[in-house]
Amino acid sequence: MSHPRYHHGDLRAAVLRRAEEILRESGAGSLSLRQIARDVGVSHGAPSRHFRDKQALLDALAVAGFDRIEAEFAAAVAGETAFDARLHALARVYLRFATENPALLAVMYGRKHGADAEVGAAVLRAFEVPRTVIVDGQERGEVVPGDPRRIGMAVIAALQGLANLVASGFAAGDLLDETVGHLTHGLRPRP
Amino acid sequence: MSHPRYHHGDLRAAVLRRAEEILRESGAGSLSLRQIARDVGVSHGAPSRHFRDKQALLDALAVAGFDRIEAEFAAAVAGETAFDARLHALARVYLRFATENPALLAVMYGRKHGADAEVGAAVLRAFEVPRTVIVDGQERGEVVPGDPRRIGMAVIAALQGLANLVASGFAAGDLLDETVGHLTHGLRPRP
DNA sequence: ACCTGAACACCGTTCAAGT
DNA sequence: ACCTGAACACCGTTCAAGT
Repeated sequence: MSHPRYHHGDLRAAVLRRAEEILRESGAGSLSLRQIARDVGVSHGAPSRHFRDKQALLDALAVAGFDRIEAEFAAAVAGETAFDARLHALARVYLRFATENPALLAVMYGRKHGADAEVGAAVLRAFEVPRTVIVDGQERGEVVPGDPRRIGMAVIAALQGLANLVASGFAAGDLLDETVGHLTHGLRPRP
Repeated sequence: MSHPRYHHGDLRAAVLRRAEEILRESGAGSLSLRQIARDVGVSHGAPSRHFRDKQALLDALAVAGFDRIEAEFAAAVAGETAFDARLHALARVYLRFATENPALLAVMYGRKHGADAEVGAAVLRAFEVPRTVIVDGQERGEVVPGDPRRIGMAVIAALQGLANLVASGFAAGDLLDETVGHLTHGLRPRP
């Protein structure tokens, strides 16, 4: 709790860092601008120089979250070439992120798309990775034909839903393989 | 805004009703016990007789939400017999609910499972419908074999994810058919 | 440019007191 | 049993004033 002063210009970064900590440790309900200011050793009005209001802070947290997912997606995909392996890698990354940052995930999806341009752009960057995985898979003949962006949305939806259920505790993480399997092979029996 | 008095025992129901309205019209950020009390024409301390604290109100809203989903699930399934038709019906119902009540959905999945026994029970009741749909589908040879509860979770995950993306505006509702199709037939090309 | 500190209008929660 | 109203410790936001 012994924080140094922040009179040297990195208050914005310090606020974001502390906000993420609070989100991870205590949830969105405990996120207060005044508490963050206190923790960071600054007056309660100071953060408003860097974040117009609380929503602007939440938006910045969402952007950081999507950017982190994009980076982890990219790293996970780089290690594999086969579509199935890549899909599994994406799923693992997303599920881990959701499990470790359930409150941040809620912040990321809690805002209506288009409300903030920076968030929208970060979402598109993150979703671009699954899209290219689909495209590559189609070129290898391992994925059905169709608009890769739309197929990518179906993939994201399945991952997002699984992550949500696991983060809420309604499902266990060991459902990952099964869900990915059902998505890859379908629910209908092969003739 | 001219509300009658609520000295006759239905304050609990009146608070719940008004809370759902606010959730639908203004989102979770505008949900305040004091505002509800004002709208309902009662002193700000009165709701605490029926809801220990704000979380208890959110839990009650979640229970009501899951119960409504269960009823709509049951009605949707009753009209169809083939697995594909039933799956589509479930998806339509869930997506409509999510689109019309995005803030309520966030409340319903915002709480850790097991934190409130009544919410947990309501979740199980709602998820029971997809489970029986899977069981029936397996008996008809229209669904791959496997633990119906686990397959049901994969289905719920896909619906939940799609609903989430649509509610946030990241995807459009016309992805429904495609997502259900990918789940039914799989992403891998049929040989 | 960046931060402080007072001010304002809100919260949730508690609790004695009323009916 | 059910509700009122004051009290307390918090919020987010704004804004003159300081450095």
